Amino acid sequence: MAKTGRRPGPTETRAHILAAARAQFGAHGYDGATIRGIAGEAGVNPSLVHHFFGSKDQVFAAALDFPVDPGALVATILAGPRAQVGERLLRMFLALWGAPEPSKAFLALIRSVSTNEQAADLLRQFLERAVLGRVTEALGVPRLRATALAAHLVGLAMVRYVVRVEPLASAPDEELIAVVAPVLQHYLEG
Amino acid sequence: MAKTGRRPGPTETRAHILAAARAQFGAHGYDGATIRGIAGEAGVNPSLVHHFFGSKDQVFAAALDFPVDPGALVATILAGPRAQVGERLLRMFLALWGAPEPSKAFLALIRSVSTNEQAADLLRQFLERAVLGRVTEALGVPRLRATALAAHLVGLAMVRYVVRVEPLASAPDEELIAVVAPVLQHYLEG
DNA sequence: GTCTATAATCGGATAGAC
DNA sequence: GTCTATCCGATTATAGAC
Repeated sequence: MAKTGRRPGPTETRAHILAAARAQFGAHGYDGATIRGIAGEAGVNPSLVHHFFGSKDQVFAAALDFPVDPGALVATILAGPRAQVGERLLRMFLALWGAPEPSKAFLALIRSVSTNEQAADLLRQFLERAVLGRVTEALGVPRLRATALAAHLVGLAMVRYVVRVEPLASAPDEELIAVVAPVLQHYLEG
Repeated sequence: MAKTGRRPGPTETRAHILAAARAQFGAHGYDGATIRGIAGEAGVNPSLVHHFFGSKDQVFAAALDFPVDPGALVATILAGPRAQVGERLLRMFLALWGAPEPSKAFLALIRSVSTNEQAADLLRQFLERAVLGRVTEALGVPRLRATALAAHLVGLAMVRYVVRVEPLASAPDEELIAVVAPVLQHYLEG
């Protein structure tokens, strides 16, 4: 029984590169990460990265195309008593940052936002459309309050996951929820 | 009347370079800013930057040694009715970001935090000692709540001054205070 | 004190053999 | 599909003339 036809193919390699890219962009940001570094972590030749994605920009875009459906998230957040929307929103946020794949993409995004215009646009759009637009529309929250709420979440990400300031960095989810959820709820009740 | 002796000297040049450094680090972050760019903006030769400061790291450190006395800030925040500490804290924050020199230093810091360990340490220390330490000590606020409050301020800086998401980016100070100050106050009242 | 010139690296991207 | 070799631009940093 001889094997014929094409062998397993490159599908695997591409995925390796993508995973390595997420890790590198997450660790060093857009500017800090290098094609060589990504290739090194993936165990392949730097040229292959170009071969599969074309340019550094495109690798970045592919790495950020996170495995998350904003629509589903919002649906989950909105499903349930209105008095606990803040808590569900925060739980969702913490769950995303706790999951391996999305957290790497988010980390890459937030690490790159400061110096990369492309990343800043992405975050702006993500906040505007995926989160603020829908939630404010559904709940009738004034735009400014919603943006302030988003700012708090961004700050939480920065302090807890990027700069890692204690005790916020190692606080258990539940403790954090007890402290922060009421504040988010307050913003939603304008 | 012939001019004799040494001319005005380098004092001025050094200050020019420092101002240019603050602007460049603020605009592009640590990694994005270049010695050449700083020298260009200051109207001097790149070598001079090395001459005065030694290395890029040291220029960065000098640029971040902001013209602000944390002790005085805290004193101002604590002076007055306890029920308005949140508001005074926020006013101070907005005033600092509104002033030209400190705002450039802060921008440089926050733009560099994501990718530069030195900057991350600096922010951590600044939050810990200059702000959290003193305020929590003086008011008896639990550490976790204080850190959450700091996170909110960091997020505000990111969204309002770095990524510039509307309507938060262009909202007048007073509107912002009306929305956000009560939240800060809530954190302070455990 | 200020400049020119240049050394030493490093990173992204491409060409082309296998 | 995967590799080697290489080009090209940009950057930090230094040596040394004036």
